Amino acid sequence: MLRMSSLFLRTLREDPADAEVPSHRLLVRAGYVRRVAPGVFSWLPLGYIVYRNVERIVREEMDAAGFQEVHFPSLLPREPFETTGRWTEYGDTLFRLQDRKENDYLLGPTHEEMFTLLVKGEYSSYKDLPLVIYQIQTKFRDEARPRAGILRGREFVMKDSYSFDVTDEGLAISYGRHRDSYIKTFERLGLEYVIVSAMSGAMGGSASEEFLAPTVVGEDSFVRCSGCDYAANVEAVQTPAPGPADATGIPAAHAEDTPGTPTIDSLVAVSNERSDLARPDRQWTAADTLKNIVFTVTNPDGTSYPLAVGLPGDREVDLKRLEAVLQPGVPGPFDEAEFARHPSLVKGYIGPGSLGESNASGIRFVVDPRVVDGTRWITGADTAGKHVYDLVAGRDFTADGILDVAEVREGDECPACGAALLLARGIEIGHIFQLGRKYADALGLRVLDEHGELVTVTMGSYGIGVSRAVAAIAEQSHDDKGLVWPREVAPADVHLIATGKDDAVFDAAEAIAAELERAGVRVLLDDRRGVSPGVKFNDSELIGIPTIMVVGKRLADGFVEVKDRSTGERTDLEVGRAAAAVAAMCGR
RNA sequence: CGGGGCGUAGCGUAGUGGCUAGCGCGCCUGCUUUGGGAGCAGGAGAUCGGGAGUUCGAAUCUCCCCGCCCCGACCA
Repeated sequence: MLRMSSLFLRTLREDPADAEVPSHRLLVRAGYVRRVAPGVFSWLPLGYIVYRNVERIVREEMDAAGFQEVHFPSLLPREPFETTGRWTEYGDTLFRLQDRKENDYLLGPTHEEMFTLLVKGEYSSYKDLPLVIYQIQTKFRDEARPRAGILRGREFVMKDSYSFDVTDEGLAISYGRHRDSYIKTFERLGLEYVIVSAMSGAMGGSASEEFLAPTVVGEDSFVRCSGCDYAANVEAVQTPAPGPADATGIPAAHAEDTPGTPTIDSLVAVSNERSDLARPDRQWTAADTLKNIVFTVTNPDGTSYPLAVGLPGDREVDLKRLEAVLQPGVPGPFDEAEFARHPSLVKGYIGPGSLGESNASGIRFVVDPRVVDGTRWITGADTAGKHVYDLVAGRDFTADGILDVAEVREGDECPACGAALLLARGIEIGHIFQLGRKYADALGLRVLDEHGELVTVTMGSYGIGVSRAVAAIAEQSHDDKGLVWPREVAPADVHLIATGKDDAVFDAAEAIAAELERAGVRVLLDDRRGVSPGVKFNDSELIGIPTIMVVGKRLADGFVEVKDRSTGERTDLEVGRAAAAVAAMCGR
């Protein structure tokens, strides 16, 4: 039994100044966590109980699926990460350190290498597979900008599991088992979630889905189809390419003087104002222009290369989408020095005439999927103050490839059914993906198959953010008074308050608490003497235990009150029957 | 990485060159109070984020660093 009189807890009457998002604000105010460094938090007793409940549920569901728990160190040697290239690829995000002999170590950001090597050391036959092992472990990532309390920390706890199979079919089965297990886990955690298609990012590999908890403070944007069950992270949305357009009758491309039109808006305005440029049938729009943006992509090893992206002028490049496809390269601006190095590029008037591996600049030129053969564009003429009209894709220029990195908008076409897409934000609480053979190849994880041939094992990698899930639940489950925990993760089932100054209420509360405990109900008893009722009521609402009982004023009439934290519904129960009734309410 | 804002006791804050750094919450002692963050009285608690400088004098001005929050990252 937890007692408020001795619990290591201090609730705050006011919001901490540095906390913006509700989960951060409330977890600090209610005394669940305290910050110790940027993106690094301590768990206080109530918070640690919630954290362990979440961890327990995750573990129980893993075990129920037949997966086996192992435990790796956080302190890892450099070598395996060197072998897979991630010592470099991870860049500044990796926490690096040296021992007294100046050997390089790192604090594990994730453990693919370690799992792969462990299995390699033990197993060498197809008969040993399939295998799924997992751990619940503290991870370290030196994020550029930790934010939102424990939602994005630099030290956090993750459940990561890995499957090992001989065949692609086996991998698909292991993947499916994880998917099912995750669904059960998140249901038990009381989290609302959406499963979306995702990019595999820095991990490499193919099929990948994310479990996102929808909330406005989420860092991931995703789309959901209004017509079918398609859902995808915006990074993974595939823009449907229209069929080839008929370019018959479009006049030959012609360059026009368009002084003072360095922006799309000014170009469209001038094109519509001037009779020699105007379209007879309708006004020009930004979507008729082909905007060409040049980036400098920097590799982890410090080398860099230019990349030009052409897309309809009414769209922006979504930097996150671009980053996702260029990984591990990082796109940055094409600065003045770069322009100086490529004299064929005229700032503000860059066009397909200079872009492309076979043209003057030699810069790789990729276009949006909407730029299909036969489409007609206004675009830069590679001369200051000039644009080209009636430039037809496929007829007048050919790009080096397709790159789907334009911003995704609400209302865009669903790639699965064509209906309008809805845009929302969410917190990534789980990620499952079919890694394939990248790590097994790099680290030489091979087994003998039934024909005695050495084959490379195929892997899956699956993660749940355990500490993040605590914040995600808080984010989804609170009101203006405080937290509202789902019962299974709550620090207790019942918050039992004794109010008044008579010994009678405290004695009665003690008796009820004892009876509840005997029935297996977890109790937080507010047995503080001399603390006014308002303080106790407010604390109980802030702390967010699902059932609140009050032994006070009405005890004289033989009643205690029960309040449901989430609905606010109150009922009076006879003292003698209260404990049994509440135990039933708590499912005991 | 860039821009802006901010950093004063455990928490929230006032204090724009002047003498003992103020207030509220919280904490301690005493008395009163007990159904929605009680009252009175007394008290403890701050190297004013850190460092360097300007000045007779710095929380206050300057520079550097650290940290926090927000916005942005290319518009061709």
